[in-house]
Amino acid sequence: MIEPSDKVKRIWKTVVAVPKGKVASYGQIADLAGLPGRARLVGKALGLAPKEMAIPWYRILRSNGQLAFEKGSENALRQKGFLQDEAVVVLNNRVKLDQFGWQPNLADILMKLEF
DNA sequence: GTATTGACTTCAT
DNA sequence: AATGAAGCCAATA
Repeated sequence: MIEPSDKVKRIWKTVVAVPKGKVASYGQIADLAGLPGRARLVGKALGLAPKEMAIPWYRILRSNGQLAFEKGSENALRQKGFLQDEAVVVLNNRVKLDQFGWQPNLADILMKLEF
């Protein structure tokens, strides 16, 4: 049976755990997913994620707060729209991590990731 | 088996 | 701030 690797599934689960109105970086997701150093794999996993799965891929961005896509690209605009729907301010293809960066606490992790 | 790629990150210019 | 190189490691070719 062909299915995504466990790592990819872990990534998805972690991404889903990102609260609405917040954003996280690829490296952060990888770290929380138990895959430190696999930031790039996170991006790949999100690309593989089917639309049917409610995966908020748009809440994931680069470590510096910039969208992972080039400004003006279709995906970047789409991501921007989704984020704005969640009250996240996106300016010049960037989000202020100081304001919207997700800082997971122990409770969040225990509740949504571990178990 | 090796080589290249990638929705990344960090350090150095 | 912008650009480049090196590091990183699973997935692809």
